[in-house]
Amino acid sequence: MTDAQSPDARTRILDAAEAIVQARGVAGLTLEAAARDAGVSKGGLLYHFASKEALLSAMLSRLALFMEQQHRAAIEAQPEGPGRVSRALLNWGFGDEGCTVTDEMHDRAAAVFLAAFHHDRALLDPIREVIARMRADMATDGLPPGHAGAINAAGDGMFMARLFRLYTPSAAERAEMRAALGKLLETAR
Amino acid sequence: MTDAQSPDARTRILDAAEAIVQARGVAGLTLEAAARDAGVSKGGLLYHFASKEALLSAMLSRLALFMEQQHRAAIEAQPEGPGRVSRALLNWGFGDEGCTVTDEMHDRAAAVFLAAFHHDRALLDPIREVIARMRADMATDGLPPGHAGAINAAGDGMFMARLFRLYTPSAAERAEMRAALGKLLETAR
DNA sequence: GGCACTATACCGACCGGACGGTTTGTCCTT
DNA sequence: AAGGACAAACCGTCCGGTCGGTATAGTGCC
Repeated sequence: MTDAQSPDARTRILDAAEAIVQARGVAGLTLEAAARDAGVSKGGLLYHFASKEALLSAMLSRLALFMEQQHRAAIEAQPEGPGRVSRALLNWGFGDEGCTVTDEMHDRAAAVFLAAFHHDRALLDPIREVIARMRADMATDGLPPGHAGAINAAGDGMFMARLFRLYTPSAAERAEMRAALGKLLETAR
Repeated sequence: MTDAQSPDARTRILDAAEAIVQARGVAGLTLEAAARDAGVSKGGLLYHFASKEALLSAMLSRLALFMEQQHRAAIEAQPEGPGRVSRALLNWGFGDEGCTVTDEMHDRAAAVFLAAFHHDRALLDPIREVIARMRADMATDGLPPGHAGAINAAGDGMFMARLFRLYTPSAAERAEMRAALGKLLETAR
């Protein structure tokens, strides 16, 4: 019978590594620390992930999958018609209504993201593919070109501001920005 | 008399460190490497910067100063009146006309930025102060609230996309985004 | 059922290299 | 001769990765 610490070791290691990277930053993520927090020895970790790079790569793949799911869900939450993707992006970036992505999830994602980039820029490739698909969606959104891109860029900017804690807009400010960008959606007529 | 390698050692070290961080990433920035590239021994480097943190801190201060100057210049390049700051931000983020910030400078800044953040999040404080001042400007721009913020966020998003090489919009796409955001400026009437 | 053998999952001591920082020495200028 | 501006050897630590070992669970065979 399997003991109480529920998920399989692989998942536990991935979770622990994410938590570490979020709490203590990239430099805090050592194989030993991740192994310990996952309730596994360093050897055990290296059995599942042959190298640190393999671990980071797996973390990234998981993140990419999650991002894509979120993106799809955000689109499907919007009514069909022109601007559907743009509206989803607006919610994604300035999210409140019907957007399930919490700040904590953003932070987690950001941390994984940074850790991977720090180790090897190429590790971001899975994310880049997801983004490429998202941008392909944007191109066929039915709004004048550039509208979806601008909204997307603004969302990215908010993400970066939080990632690096550059500034922390109040809820009111976020709503104002959202409203301003919302005007771009009406152009669809 | 000073020899041919012109600027003083401090500046040379700072320049070398920036170049390394840009070319080989955060992990490539070691004291030895920076010293070597600056034409100085490791001991020499540590004579000027007592620790790696001191080096990074100096790099960040220089960057913050530069950013602030660029920002001021971008504003002063715009005619007075409502939306002046927003127009400057639009140029800053999607720059072409009259904007002296090249991609190479962006990359350099981004690299320094990342390196500092990696070592210690608090090292970004000088930048955060500059940003706070920029945001104070934005608040008094005379446009409806949120407009400048949205434009600023979009510029940040472009910066991040380039920083992590998430995607590379064509010049045409950039122009489209710029045009879309430009519509927000007209609201000032 | 009992035995040999193998695969899976994991442990933990150890190694080697890298890197930040220290110390001591040395030259050149004033 | 004194001190500023370095140089160079050295130290201690930390960390990724290796490696030999172990416990457990099958699996084929008699």
